Amino acid sequence: MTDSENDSIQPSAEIPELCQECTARHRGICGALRPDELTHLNKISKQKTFAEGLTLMADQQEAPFFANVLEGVVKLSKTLPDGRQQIVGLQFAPDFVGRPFQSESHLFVETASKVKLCTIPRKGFEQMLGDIPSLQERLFQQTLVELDESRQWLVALGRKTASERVAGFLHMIALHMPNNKESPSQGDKNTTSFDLPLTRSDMADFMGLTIETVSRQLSKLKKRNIVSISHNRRIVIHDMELLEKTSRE
Amino acid sequence: MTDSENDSIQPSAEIPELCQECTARHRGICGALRPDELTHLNKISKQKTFAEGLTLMADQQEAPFFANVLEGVVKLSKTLPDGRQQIVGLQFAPDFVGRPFQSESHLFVETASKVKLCTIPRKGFEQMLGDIPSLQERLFQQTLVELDESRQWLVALGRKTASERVAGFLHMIALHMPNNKESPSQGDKNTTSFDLPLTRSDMADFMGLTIETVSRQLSKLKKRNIVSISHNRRIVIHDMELLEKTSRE
DNA sequence: CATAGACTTTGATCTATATCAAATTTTACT
DNA sequence: AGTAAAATTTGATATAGATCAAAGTCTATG
Repeated sequence: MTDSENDSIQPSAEIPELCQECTARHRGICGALRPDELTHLNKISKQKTFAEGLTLMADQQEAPFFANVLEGVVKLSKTLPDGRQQIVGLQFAPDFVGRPFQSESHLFVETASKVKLCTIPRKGFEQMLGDIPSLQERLFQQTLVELDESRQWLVALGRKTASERVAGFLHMIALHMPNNKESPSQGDKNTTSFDLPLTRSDMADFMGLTIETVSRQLSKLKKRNIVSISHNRRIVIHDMELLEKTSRE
Repeated sequence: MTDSENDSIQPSAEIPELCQECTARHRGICGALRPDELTHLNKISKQKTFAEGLTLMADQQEAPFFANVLEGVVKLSKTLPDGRQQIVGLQFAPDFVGRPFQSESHLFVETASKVKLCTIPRKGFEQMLGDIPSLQERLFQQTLVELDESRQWLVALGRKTASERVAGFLHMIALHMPNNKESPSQGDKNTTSFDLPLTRSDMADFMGLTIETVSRQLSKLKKRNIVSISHNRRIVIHDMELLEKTSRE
């Protein structure tokens, strides 16, 4: 075998065209499928693009589809009767959206940014889930990771200060966004830049803070020269290590 | 079929004796097993009792076993470098303890009270998980419920007041503890009583508060005649509805 | 059953973050 | 480009819950 260095070098005629370059192809649930299974999934699924600020599934409503996130950020949130809101999860490519074994969503699923999804009709997917153990195992594993992440964030909300939460949030986003790592030559220190996919209001709802507190903490990070921000959304992190350290205490 | 009214009326000679009356037999993962599979699980598993305050699995350590909780409460917690602690989950019978597909635990698993477990060696269980799709599906479903619960608690930590958290905590515990529902005749209003399985310190670590704040909130609930407390641990809830309402806002 | 040590409650104060209120920047629309 | 609306930042003040400090309870042990 001489192809071990790169398995994407061979064009797989068996694999649907759309899937060839897909974010979910290897790291997402599709990575658990054989070519014929992938072909079937591809037949019943459909790529769709959604604008920012749309509701994909509403609390207490029948969720119409499952999906893979291909681009952008999806937010999962809960609302209290008096209007207080908490974002309980953020999903990036190639995460899976939707809850198997339960048709009613108990949260709001909304687009935090412009989002591209590969949507899969409920029925067809549940069928596949029952037929293909490796698919179920993959989804199970992704759910375990989501549980880990949720618990990690529980620590932030229960025990971390605003400063730690904001630093941790930026660090987490930096790891998930299309990677603009600057070349180490031009200043090293682990510089990274990206566009924030969330408004200050969403950030506050994720971190259990107010927008004013989020803003003040961002200003502090700017003063400490850890980040630069332009046009509200454009972030340059000058020192990922320091940022990460700030998120730890 | 005339046995639909009660399926526990027939003594199943095929089912291990220990499992006959087990809490995990139907609602826990064992409910997903055929008699022969249950017999096998029974052969490799072992009931053990643990005192309060013991560490079952430590952060970064290889977890030696999986287990079903049969009695008592297990707490899952995370600790920050400076000692701040957050309990990220509580497990009651018949919950499953342990994380498949990952040998190192990334949290502390400790007994919050005296606990009885049905422990299952790592290797043997992973084998079964691979062989029995219905077992994996059951565990997947339980994981989804844990994720729902974790997200629910995220809302409490991010957006609820101390008063709401404490009321919600008591309500949740009431639903999980061996049920001493008082007869409606003797005063109605949904009276319930139970022994708190956690110290004030654990309660604080679960709710993201200090012990003083927990104590003050309990005192307020006493003054409002919603609960009575004796000997620190013995709780009588006089009005479950009001308690639940207090937890919502 | 008396006493020490561990919990828990209560009180006094402090502080991080919320709230209320402008000012400023950014975006979008004519 | 010029302006209105929206989003964000900054400032002043209020407050829920933390922290520090006793004073009570409870439990366990001799």
